[in-house]
Amino acid sequence: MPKTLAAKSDGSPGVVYRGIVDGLYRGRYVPGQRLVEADLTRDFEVGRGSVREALSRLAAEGLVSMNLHRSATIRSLSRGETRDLVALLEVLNGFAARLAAERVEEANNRKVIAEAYASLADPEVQRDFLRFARARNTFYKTMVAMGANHELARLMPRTNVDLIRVQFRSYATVDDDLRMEDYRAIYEAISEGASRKAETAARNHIRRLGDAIDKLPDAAFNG
Amino acid sequence: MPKTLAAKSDGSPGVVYRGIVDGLYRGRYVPGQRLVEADLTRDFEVGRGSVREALSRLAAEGLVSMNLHRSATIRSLSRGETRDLVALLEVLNGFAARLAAERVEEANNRKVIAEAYASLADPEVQRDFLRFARARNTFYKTMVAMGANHELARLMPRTNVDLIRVQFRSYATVDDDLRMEDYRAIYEAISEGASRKAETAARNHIRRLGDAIDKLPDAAFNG
DNA sequence: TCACCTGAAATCGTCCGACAATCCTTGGAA
DNA sequence: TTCCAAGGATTGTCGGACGATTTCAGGTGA
Repeated sequence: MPKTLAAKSDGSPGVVYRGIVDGLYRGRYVPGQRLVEADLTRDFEVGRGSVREALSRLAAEGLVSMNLHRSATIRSLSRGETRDLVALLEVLNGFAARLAAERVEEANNRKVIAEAYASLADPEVQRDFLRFARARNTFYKTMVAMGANHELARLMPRTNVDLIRVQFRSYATVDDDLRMEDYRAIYEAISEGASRKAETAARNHIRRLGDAIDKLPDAAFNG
Repeated sequence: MPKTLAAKSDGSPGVVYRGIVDGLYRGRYVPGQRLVEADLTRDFEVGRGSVREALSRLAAEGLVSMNLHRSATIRSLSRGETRDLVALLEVLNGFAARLAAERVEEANNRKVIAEAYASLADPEVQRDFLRFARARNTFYKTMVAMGANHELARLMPRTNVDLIRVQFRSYATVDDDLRMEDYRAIYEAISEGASRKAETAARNHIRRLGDAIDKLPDAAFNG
């Protein structure tokens, strides 16, 4: 990498990008927090240009909002935005689950999704927020990858799933058992190759999540 | 703006961004073409940083692809990518049409969509590729805006609709009359507030578009 | 002639420093 | 207390610089 050694794979902007997303999950950054370019430059030891690029990438994905001439801030969802997002995710996840089910026979898809589900269902994993978040990400990512729709795969990270997960993490949004039940239904439908069933299972899960979020107090939202 | 006057509204990167998208529609840039940063810096008379930011924004939306240490190029869709994209658009547009129909009674939505459709249906407009493209964009944008789902509105521009429209413009993808028939069906369903009907109409339209594209010769694609 | 190697050109990734534009806070004046 | 102006903080943009990487044209040897 330029400037006498730097990042591992993605370059300096990637370091900042991943650092911020990771910091979000770890609670170092919280919704609403300001992200001053100069501070990030110091913290990550990269040029301001790289910080800037990382921020605009994050802004493109909706994770931070950049207001003209004002610091970027970690975005925090209002009730309405959350509802919108959940409605959209219902459609997209349903689509992804359907595609995955249609292609479960190809390659070693069945095995891969089984593994992803297994780690998600591991009680050991479920006890640790961070590990569980990772496992869930892997599960969804696997599902999308199985569908083999590159445009969907390109678009999915540009939704604000991460924000939902972080913003409401302190609330027990959905009863754990019920949630695992949902995942099981999705997984089994995919594994059976039942595309229609997989789609409804995925949609139901998201809808249930939305219902739970609707019941949260105003304090969980911004505006 | 900094540096003694510059752009109108969005700043220098915005100028480059819009310049390239516009150039795409005008045929100045064609799929596969290389976009050298130094050239753009000269053409648009902005700093390389701004060019860079515009390019990465375009890359995030999938309009250009940035290869490491090689010039960015206008992306051109392969057959598979096009199929993926169409399948995704079918879902998203169906969703958008459904939302729009559900909210046709609010504010002056009915009037707005009627106007957008009127300009789309104007034979005068249909004769000019550029004007028609603009009218169609307005129609879709209006539909999405009516739906009032901000997350969908945020995500839609990040699909590659523009690429499809540009890449296959020289082919009469769908018979004009048939195409207008589709738009009419979508518009009427929305206007009636028939959400289910609007969704299927929109999905059918996109599916028909996909079928037509499937029949195009390999020369229309890349790879 | 052709495969292979080498070196220069082209281009990108990144950093740095600078300065205007704008926002925000603070302190004083009415 | 309310209003306003000065100054600090922060962003938006530019230009220059240099290493890293890819690409391509020649040159060399079989």
